[in-house]
Amino acid sequence: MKRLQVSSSKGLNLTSDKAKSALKDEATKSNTKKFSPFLSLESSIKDPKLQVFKNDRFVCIKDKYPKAKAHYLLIPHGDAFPKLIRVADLIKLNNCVDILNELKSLSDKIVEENFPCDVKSKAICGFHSIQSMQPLHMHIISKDFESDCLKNRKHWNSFNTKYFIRLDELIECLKKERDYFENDFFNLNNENVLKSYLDLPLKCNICNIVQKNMPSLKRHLLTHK
DNA sequence: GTTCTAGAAC
DNA sequence: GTTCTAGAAC
Repeated sequence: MKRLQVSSSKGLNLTSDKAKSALKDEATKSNTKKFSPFLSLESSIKDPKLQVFKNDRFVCIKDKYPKAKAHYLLIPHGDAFPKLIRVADLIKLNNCVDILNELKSLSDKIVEENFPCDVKSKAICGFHSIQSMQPLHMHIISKDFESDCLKNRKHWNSFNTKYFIRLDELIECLKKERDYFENDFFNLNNENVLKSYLDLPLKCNICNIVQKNMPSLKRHLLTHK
């Protein structure tokens, strides 16, 4: 047995770069298993300075790095839900449309009670199609995108391309599609497509004119005030 | 998710 | 020389 193992590892050493890269891939996989690729929102959720609403099913917090004048996160929370990380986790639940409708009515309340008057009518709600942080959270953000925390192309495109899955569109889609994953309307199963949205040109969300870089986009946005 | 910074772009 | 981006580290 021992001799067999020795000879097999010797075999690997002698083989091509392919084998080495396969080994490397295995190492990467096991690291991914050990360390969650998602950062945690838990400390923000518990932070009383950030929390604006809580009941037994949902919690709402101010985004720690707001990308607009108003920016909140609404999070399914508590024993009523299994562990939700990705949008796909939510879609797989039998009662997902009910949950999304709950998010919708709660978000109206959050906007009414927390958004400054000048942006109350300019709220958009939705999910990033690839999460960086867990648990699953829905963004409630004002369309002005006037914020020092909005710094780069990925920030902008994560809210202003198909990378951002609008709550209303998701609800409509799920009502129509008997099995969402047959058609995968939002490309949730195609990470490469989703990531490519983040590199798109910087198109103004009001007039669609493309700006060459972030500083010029930010200056341009102010002209729509 | 953010911060930092090398080097590309201007 | 300055501005801006993008990738590594966290």
